Amino acid sequence: MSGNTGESIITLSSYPRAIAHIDCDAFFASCEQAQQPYLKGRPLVTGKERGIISSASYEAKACGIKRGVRLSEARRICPKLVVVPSDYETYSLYSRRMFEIIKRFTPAVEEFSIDEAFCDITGLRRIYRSSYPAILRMIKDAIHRELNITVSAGLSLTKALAKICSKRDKPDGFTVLPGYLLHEFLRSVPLDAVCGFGPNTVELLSKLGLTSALDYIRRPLAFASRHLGKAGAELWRELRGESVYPVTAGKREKHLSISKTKTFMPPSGQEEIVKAQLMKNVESACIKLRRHKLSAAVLTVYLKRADFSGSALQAKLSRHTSSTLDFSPLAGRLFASLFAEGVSYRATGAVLSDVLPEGHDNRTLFDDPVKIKELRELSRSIDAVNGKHGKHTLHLAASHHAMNGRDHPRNNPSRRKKELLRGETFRRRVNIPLLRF
DNA sequence: TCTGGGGTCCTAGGACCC
DNA sequence: TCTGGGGTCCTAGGACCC
Repeated sequence: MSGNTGESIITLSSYPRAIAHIDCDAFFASCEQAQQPYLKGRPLVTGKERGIISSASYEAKACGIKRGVRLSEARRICPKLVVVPSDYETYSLYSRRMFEIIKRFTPAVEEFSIDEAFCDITGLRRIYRSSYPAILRMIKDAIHRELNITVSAGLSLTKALAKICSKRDKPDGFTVLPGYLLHEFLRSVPLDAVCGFGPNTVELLSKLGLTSALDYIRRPLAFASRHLGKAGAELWRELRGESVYPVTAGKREKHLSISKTKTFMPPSGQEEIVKAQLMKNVESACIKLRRHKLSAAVLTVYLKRADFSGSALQAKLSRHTSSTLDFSPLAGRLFASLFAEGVSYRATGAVLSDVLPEGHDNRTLFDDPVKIKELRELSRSIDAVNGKHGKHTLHLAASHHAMNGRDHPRNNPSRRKKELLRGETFRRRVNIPLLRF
């Protein structure tokens, strides 16, 4: 830890550290199998609602099914596949319980993602009268015993090394890398097994003649910084056993941005269709914002062309808000500048950033507080109706074409005209029964 | 890798200011 | 209207992660 007052000569990080990485095996699928034991041992995937696999059990992986694969494709490969919809509430519950178990052993637990944790167990040997590997083994066993899911654990001097270790042997793995074996170990670690080296970096390093993580740390630090910048230099030190990434206790709950993206098939060059897709994403992002009790001031919209290239535009509101009606006119203007005639698009996206907790909306003198309040209440009512009758029951007229193909404006010119006249307002899509008391 | 969706962080370049 | 150098802020885009 840096940030000392300058009086201490030795900083904490100059001691060798014992850092563990705990990574759940096929997390979503494992939660399902833990809850319904008859599913154990069977090929199972989650993601039924999207049609794309978000997690595959090891039995499914054995058939060659991976995350991101289309469901139809997976069913073809493995006819006996069990397909379930994602149940994020259950997964979050398992996640929280796993972090609680780890925290019983040490408070220094970083909730890195829903199914991964780093923990710093330096200095705990005396308390547990055990070696570091033995302590980590206790944690791993406790998770298995109490949650009935397996994790893969890695233990080494730094986060980067611990992560390589946990990935090394999956599922149910347990890999310890002490400092004196560092060089021997890294010789067998290919570049793409290093977290932080993606496809582009691996390609670059390969061209420079490197093949293993050992090759990388054998080059001078200047080599790392020159080719890979700050991140490359930090990773270089981490891989040599010098801890530069601290384990920061706590959650990563804080949102910096909220986004919604959707690819549509077939790609389209029709302005109103693409715009409707975008507006739906804007609406969904605002709904998500309100669900997390947040507000935002910056909107970025982007369009992805059929050739996978993309372009984006960003704009800032004068105050923070979570109301769809504040963002939609802005989105419309950004879209108008971004959209090009004669170009075919395959996806749109909306990103809300500069995020603050709701209520921190710093309104300006020019905004009418009454109107702001009304807009907020309108959003709340709309969310309530949608919560009761289904998502997007009430939606922007501008996103209407994205909702349902059957009443496409092409098929109904008079409606189209009416909608255009009506502009960006909320309208009914289905008849909503009268609310009863 | 024939490319789905939700995120974070870093960097290069331009605008603008002394 | 060629001019130094430096700081800061913003933006667009790239790269990577799960």
